[in-house]
Amino acid sequence: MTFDEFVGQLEWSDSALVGIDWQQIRTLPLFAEMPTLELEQLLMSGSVRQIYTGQKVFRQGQVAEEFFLLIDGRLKVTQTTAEGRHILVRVVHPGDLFGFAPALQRHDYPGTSVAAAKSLILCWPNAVWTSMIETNARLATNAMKAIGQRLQEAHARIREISTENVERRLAHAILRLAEQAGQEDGNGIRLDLILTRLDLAALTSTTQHSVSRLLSAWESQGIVESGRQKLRVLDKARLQALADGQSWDNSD
Amino acid sequence: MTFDEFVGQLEWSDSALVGIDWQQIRTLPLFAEMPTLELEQLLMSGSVRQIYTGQKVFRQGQVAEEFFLLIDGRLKVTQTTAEGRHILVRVVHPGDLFGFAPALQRHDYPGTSVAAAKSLILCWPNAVWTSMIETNARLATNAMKAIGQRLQEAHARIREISTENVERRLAHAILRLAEQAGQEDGNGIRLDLILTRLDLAALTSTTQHSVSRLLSAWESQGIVESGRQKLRVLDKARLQALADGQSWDNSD
DNA sequence: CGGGCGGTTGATCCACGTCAATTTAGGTGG
DNA sequence: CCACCTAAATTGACGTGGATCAACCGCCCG
Repeated sequence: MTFDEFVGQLEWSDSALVGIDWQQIRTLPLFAEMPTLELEQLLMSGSVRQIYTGQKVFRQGQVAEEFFLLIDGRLKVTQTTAEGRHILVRVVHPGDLFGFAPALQRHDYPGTSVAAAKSLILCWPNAVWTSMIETNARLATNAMKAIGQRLQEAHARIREISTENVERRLAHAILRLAEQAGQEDGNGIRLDLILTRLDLAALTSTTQHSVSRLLSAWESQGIVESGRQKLRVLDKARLQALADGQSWDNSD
Repeated sequence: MTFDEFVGQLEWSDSALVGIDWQQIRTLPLFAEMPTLELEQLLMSGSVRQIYTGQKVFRQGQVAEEFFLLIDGRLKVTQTTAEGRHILVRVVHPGDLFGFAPALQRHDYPGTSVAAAKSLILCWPNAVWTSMIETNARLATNAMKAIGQRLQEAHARIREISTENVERRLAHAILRLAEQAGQEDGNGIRLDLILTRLDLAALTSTTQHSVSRLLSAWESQGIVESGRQKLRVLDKARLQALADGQSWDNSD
């Protein structure tokens, strides 16, 4: 069976797969410069799964038997400490690998992943990781770049938590989300994922209360528009100024 | 020229190289399961450099033309923010790769690396990275594991900064250093590297003042012994208890 | 022996976390 | 379609951990 036959077959055999843009997947940075044949075999060897908002893909501590690629939608990866405090490790965007414990030499998942929007994922058994890395140098370097990218993001976050106050951190976090998961629609940028105040707090190392207070203040200044589990950036420039540390007064 | 001839030659041509345990380098996790011939070629293609305490290997922002392997000694990697605040990104231990900007798709070094002990490093031009990764699958996976390891450490740090108070964080940091760079010598564990209060502060996201106060308090309780740029753990169990959050009173 | 960096220690202050009470928005089932 | 229920969000009052400011000490090195 060729890849195209495979795709053709999928489309009528499983409604969840209708609308998957396989061409776009093939152009992901992760798969850059990978021989078409190998890539198609790889994609065919994975299975597609649909995840509804709020549904979990894997849980913290669970034995890791698969790794994943987010095709469409949005996921949150969270961790809970022994004392019961939460942190939001990262937001997963389309095209991102996630839950790749084997690369980290772990046998369990270090966090829990929950869909923050209706999502479509591709899953492979762990064994595929090893073989695919070893048989395909391109993919190995691409995967390494992806992890390297995340390492840099983690360092950036450490830098922010260590040196910036809550307002700046929150502004930074929201700007980043707007960049990565924002949908421009005439009236500002809508964040295309479900995020509670608690999530934002867990992302910026603060409390839901501080987040709430700041968002309220910003809303009254017309910088953002925030409702229950939703958020819209109205004045990106002002937000950027806050992120840069210019906590100006409202006399323009 | 064979590897052994190469090593033999080095030993009389450069006094800095005397005493390098090449056998030990060959058994590094990074080089695990790598064909001997390729590994020897790789080692031969790098150059050895000796770094004195306080000396810098590279500076933040400098164009990255080489990547490095720490053979012996200890390095600190620091970052300075635009506002002039410092963070200590990590401590480099023997066997660690560092300054590998190419893997992160950067053309400059994101931080500055300074020797915190007399150190010996191996350097390669960046081009070697690409070729060595692509021709040697083993090395690629090993390197990825190493980076994955660091990603997990970064996440652990984020978790600590976000959820633990200064005392616990500092206890954790010192315990980790004792584990990685500690030298047991009859009377506690001596940390084999130069670390100022400011360094410890930059490592735990606090101020030199808080670090100083805590160390003073701990010293009076016989948990540590701290002097100018040096540190010794006397009571690891107590320190561990502090790290675990048991802030007991001194009635034993 | 003097200058400077690293360290200590006290006094003060405030950004934020904590605690507590209330409101609001969805979702759900009758 | 409304009434109810629960989770999310808001808002105020309060307390405090730890940052900041300031003064001083003392070990090293030149």
